[in-house]
Amino acid sequence: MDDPRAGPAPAADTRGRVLDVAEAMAQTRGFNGFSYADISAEVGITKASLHYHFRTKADLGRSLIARYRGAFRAALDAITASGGSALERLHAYVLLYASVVRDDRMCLCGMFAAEYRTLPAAMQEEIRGFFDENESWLAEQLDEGRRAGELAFDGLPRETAMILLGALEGMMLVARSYGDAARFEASAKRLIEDLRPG
Amino acid sequence: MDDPRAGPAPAADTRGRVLDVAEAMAQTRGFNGFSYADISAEVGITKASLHYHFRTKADLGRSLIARYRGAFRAALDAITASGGSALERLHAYVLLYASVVRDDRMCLCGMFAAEYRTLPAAMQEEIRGFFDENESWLAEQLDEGRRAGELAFDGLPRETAMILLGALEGMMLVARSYGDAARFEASAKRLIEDLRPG
DNA sequence: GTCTATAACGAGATAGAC
DNA sequence: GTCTATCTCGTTATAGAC
Repeated sequence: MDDPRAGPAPAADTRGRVLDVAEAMAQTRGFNGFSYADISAEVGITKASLHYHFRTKADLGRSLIARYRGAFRAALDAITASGGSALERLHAYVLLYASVVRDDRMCLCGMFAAEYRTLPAAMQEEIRGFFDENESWLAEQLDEGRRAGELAFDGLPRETAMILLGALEGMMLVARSYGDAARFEASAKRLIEDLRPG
Repeated sequence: MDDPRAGPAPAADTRGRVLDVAEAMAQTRGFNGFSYADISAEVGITKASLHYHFRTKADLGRSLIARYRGAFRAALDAITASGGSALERLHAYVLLYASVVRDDRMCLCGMFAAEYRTLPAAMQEEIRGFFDENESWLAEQLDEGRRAGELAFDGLPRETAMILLGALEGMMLVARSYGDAARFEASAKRLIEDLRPG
């Protein structure tokens, strides 16, 4: 039985458990907001052992984004394959974000985007890649939906995709300050519904 | 001749210069992304002297937000007093954000919202206050605009205000990863134009 | 693969002279 | 107000034993 959420199942191996713990901390406190000591305490191995699995913190950071992108890609593929309408697919996309907010987290790459200037180049590249992929996927759904007469919006699909991605990231960011997941869900739902024709 | 931008004029006194430098660093690298040593190097006084002006970094953080809120409030008042239409006022509001992105910065409070969980309670309160104020102002403009038949949207003004604020913060966040101010400006302009009836 | 021990550095903060 | 000097602690990272 597969876990229905977007994220990976809790890992049994040490490396995986480290990534799980680091990911939670990164999404909550940012990349500069946690240390090897923090992970060490939670996972139950020493700081030195962590360096065996991830030689530097930058390595850990890259692995974090790579895994996150992979999980997100899988989730997008699952939505695309589900056979729903474009509107339904967009709502499913929003649910991905909603589950993150409900977990009291921020999107990993949205969080890293704030710290962008302090991060190693390799991480910066991965972050842009995440945004690119999301925009492309969104643009595709928007394009199909408009052709089918199911959605209405002006201009290029990519332009509206950029607005949607930015809006979802920002609404997460602000909602988290209020610890209010319902606030995010209501706003996000309306954001998508506003794409209906008429 | 007043500076036409939203921010304060470059300060002549030491305390003001420290705030200027710290603000730029906070908006670029985040509150956890700069140190007293960084400010010291740029302002040209020692770390110890900085502690004379701001006893702790948390103090500096609170002063930073307080000043930012004050400047923003003044900018909003200026827009409200300018006598433009609701649509024009919303476009003027977007220009406030655009000038920040052009400076290669993130909204101070948007940045702090990402680091929210790592910040002292006094700063957290100020951040929520900033968002509240912005939403209230936006809701007011939206309400007036709709009553005048100049704007069209469903539901309560406050709901759309929340979406607008979140969208602008998030679009800044993402655009900054691309170092692309034009991208932000185009998306933000469309966001407002989509509020036109029809 | 995990440990102990430690290096090397930067952080925020304070004491006290000028 | 600003300085020098110093403290204490937390940070990433390494060496080498088990």
